[in-house]
Amino acid sequence: MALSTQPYKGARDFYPEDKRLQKYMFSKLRQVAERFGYEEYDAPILESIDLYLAKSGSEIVNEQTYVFKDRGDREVVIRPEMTPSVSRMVAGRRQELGYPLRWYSLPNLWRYERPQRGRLREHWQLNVDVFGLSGTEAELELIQMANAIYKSFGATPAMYEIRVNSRRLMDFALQSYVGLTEVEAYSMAKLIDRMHKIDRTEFIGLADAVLSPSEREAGAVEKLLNVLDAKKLRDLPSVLAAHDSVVAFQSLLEALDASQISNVRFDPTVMRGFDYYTDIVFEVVDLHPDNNRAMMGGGRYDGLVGLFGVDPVPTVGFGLGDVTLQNFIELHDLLPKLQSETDVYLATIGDVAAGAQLAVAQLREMGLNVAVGAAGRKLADHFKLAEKKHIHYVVIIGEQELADDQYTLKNLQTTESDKHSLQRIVSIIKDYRAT
RNA sequence: GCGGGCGUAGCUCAGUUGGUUAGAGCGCUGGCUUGUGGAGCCGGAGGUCGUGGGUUCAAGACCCAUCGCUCGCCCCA
Repeated sequence: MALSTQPYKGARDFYPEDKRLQKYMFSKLRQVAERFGYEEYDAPILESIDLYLAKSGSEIVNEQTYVFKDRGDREVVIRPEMTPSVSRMVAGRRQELGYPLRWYSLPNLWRYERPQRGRLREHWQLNVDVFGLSGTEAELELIQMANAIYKSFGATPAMYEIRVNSRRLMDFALQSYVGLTEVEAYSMAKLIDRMHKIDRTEFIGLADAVLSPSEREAGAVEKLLNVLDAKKLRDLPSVLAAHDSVVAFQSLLEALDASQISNVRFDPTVMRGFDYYTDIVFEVVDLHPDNNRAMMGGGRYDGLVGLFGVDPVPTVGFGLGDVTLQNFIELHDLLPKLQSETDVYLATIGDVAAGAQLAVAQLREMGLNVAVGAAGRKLADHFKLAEKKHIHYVVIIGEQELADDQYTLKNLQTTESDKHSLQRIVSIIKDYRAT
């Protein structure tokens, strides 16, 4: 049996054309994050298992993470998310970092589960956090950034929607208004999280099953639906509308509106899976019918840094995965033609290898990326190969060029070719690069 | 972990109620064409039909198992 050429299940090989797309996406993500004043950091891909056990219950560690023992018998996890690592880093220098702290990272993450559309075992994620801001200016900034990211890929507001909710408001709604116990509220939150996947009668049946008989009699289901059907904060029952979380929430929505972000809305069914969120949560949903899903999500988690035994730091963060982003870009036809990193493909004619060396070296010294074609090929073959590699220009060097010190530059797209000095060639190509 | 769908050339796929030596398009490659390609024409390479077993005179096709891919469920980072 021959060795398999397939990559490990749920992981991807990045052939140059794939890597080019990834580099394109990552450079946009970095560009936007840095435009908002965020600094890039990184952390190891391996972490001690304790980091995850402390945070969010053991289920995630046991079932959906890569866990193994190292040679020193330590239990090690391949990071399934970045939030615990960045919280650890911030806690480690709690005193000396200047707040607000604006950090981003592009970690690769692993989860052990069956791959499916939009969810692989290895993926990359833009992870953005702002530490040290307790007001909603933090949420505002991150939602603005998320919006700027999709815009930077050429998306229009009709292609996606930003949905915002408050965990704190929902906890109050479920416990004080609907009348659930804390345990019931937890189950109900999980149920609400998958509400859009099931139909309404099924949801009502499942919701009903969470309730005790007395709660049922007290009309808990109707109250629940009153909350979940609200399209605006002011649609909420008046007891809830008066809750103190609503004031800040309302001002956040108004600020977003003032930022000309039109496709944002309050959605009481947005819960997010993680337990560590403490107030505002948000996600960006792809509105394309073939990919109707959350593409990124985040929210406020004020309690995590404090788990490391230092004073807590209020934090808002989000994660944006590369797989769903790529689906989004492709599905909405936002993918640009990506050129090679190589500026020039060099074609030699005749036995000029020795003489061409100097010219190539000069082109490189002047800043061009030059790939040298194999000697002895026909020009036509050089052209085809360069085009296949998405290289825009071919420089031809033969006896004539060397004699005149004027070199033929061919633009593969326009098919034009002319003779120029090396300096001129460099400036033409640099102009092209800049476009 | 659970369920559905699909595995035939590098890719996309065809292959009749089971019947001789398994096909097409694209791609790759050689030539027409040794200083300007993309078209056209003529050639060529490339397949243990995912793997193993079974039924049959005969299996790419039918049955079982297994592996892989994929879509969904669970879970959601």
